Amino acid sequence: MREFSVGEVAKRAGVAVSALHFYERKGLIRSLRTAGNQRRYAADVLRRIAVIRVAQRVGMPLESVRQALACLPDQRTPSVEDWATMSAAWRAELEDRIAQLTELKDRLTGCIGCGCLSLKACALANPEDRLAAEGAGPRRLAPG
Amino acid sequence: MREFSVGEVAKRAGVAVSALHFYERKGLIRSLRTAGNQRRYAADVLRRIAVIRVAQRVGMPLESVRQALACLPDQRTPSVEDWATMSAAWRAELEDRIAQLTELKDRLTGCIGCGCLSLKACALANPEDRLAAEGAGPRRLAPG
DNA sequence: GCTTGACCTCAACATTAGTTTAGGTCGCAT
DNA sequence: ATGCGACCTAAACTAATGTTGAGGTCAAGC
Repeated sequence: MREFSVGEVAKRAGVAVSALHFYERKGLIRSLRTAGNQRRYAADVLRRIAVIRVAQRVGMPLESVRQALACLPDQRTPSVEDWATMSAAWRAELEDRIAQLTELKDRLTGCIGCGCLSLKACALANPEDRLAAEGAGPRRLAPG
Repeated sequence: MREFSVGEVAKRAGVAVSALHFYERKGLIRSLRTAGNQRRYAADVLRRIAVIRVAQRVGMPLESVRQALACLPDQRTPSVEDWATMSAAWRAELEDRIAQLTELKDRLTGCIGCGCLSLKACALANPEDRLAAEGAGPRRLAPG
């Protein structure tokens, strides 16, 4: 089974070399080193990066991805079942996110009808749901 | 019609005073000043903030929100129709975003079936859609 | 065996979305 | 009129997600 250099992985996965370095620093991917200290990746790194990219599109923070990927076997190359398990979890996450957005849309549609967006009456502005108590720091699309 | 102080607005809208200062610096909201240089807000600021909060939940960057809000009348308090127009635009944005996520989920579900996530075959890893060419910088849930 | 492109590390910078802190002012109630 | 909480500005800090640059090494082709 071949090993890939950073450049090859970057090209195949469509990410910058600097991003690969970054992911490695953050513990999302691993590499072996040649005698000359250059990175060599096993083939499974491509799948890991695919997962990372999907997660990004869904708005998940890298730390969550790291934790998810940490569940995959570290020594042996992950099997089809390993990936399927992870994928199922992602699908659940996606469905949850879609449900949230849909609810939001429905509320907004209702608001158009009533012409509100008033803080007192409008459910949109006062969502009693899980998002009410977000932590400090930059608020991005909430992780779960 | 009453005017509100920062503290009042912060409390009613559920955001920090520092966030109001920040939004003002970024041109998302405006304020008048008292003789003693303290901020006073018209009632419509609450709606503007509601819009901002909705946008955040949808993962839109503040700059987009600023542009959207810039379309609202600056002098007169926005009418019901003004808000309705904006709301309709947001709903479209939401629907678009939901469609993207749904497509993603469907692809992922397909991937579970085939056990792939392979870079060559899997549509998930090689989305030929608009998201392919994202700019540099931190990649969050893409703004449209 | 030398040159050139790919690679290495470490540090600094960029961007978004704010919060925190420092040092000072306003205004309301007593 | 004084004291305390709410307010002001400006600048620095945080956090996530990388990119860019400097200064130096590796390896492969000519």
